[in-house]
Amino acid sequence: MIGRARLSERYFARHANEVAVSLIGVVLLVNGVGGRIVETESYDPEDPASHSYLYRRTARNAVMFERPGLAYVYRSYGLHWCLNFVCRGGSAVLIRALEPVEALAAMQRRRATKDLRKLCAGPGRLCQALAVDGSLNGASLLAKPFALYRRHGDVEIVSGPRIGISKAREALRRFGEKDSPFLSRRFSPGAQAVGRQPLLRK
DNA sequence: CGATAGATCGGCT
DNA sequence: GCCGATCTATCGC
Repeated sequence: MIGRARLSERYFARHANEVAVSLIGVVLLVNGVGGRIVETESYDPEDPASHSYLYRRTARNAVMFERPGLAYVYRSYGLHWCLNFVCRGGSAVLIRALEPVEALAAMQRRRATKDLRKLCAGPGRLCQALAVDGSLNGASLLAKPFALYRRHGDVEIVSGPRIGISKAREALRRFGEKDSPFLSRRFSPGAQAVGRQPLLRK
């Protein structure tokens, strides 16, 4: 089925910008259900769009300041759940879309659609498909019910502005697999190839 | 304490 | 394109 090499604790002990890029192509499973990560976004304490902006701690974001390798799950717009991977120094990666790979039937049932393109295309949708909710907030990504497998093979990665935010719109901190049909939204035709420019744009 | 905005989504116009 | 669902944090009175 899938490449067997698991991610290590050290993997997450880097800044979210770096982790967000390297996660593209990684397989994420929750209780054996999931697929390849094709879209991510990065956030950190110096970023006005981040829940951890200025290191301000609340009941909701406390997990962001605990340690790398934890799941930060929060409720969005009162209805949907969003899954983040906590990285170094209060930074985190929002998991925005998966290419469905494992246990398709379970995801189709939970999402009430058979359309593979709509199963995990968006942070709220993928949480519904993988049954991620607030009970997993603070859980380790290196233990059950999570499983993360390194990517195998090449992936062409592009970057662009993040989706659905009003602050720091110009930062190119959304990353994805170029032309994947499983993205929450396509990248613009001229999207910047990752690796040809500095990642950090404040 | 009330109002409002927000890392969203699905249904409708 | 707009709207409503309705949780969390913040800001204003």
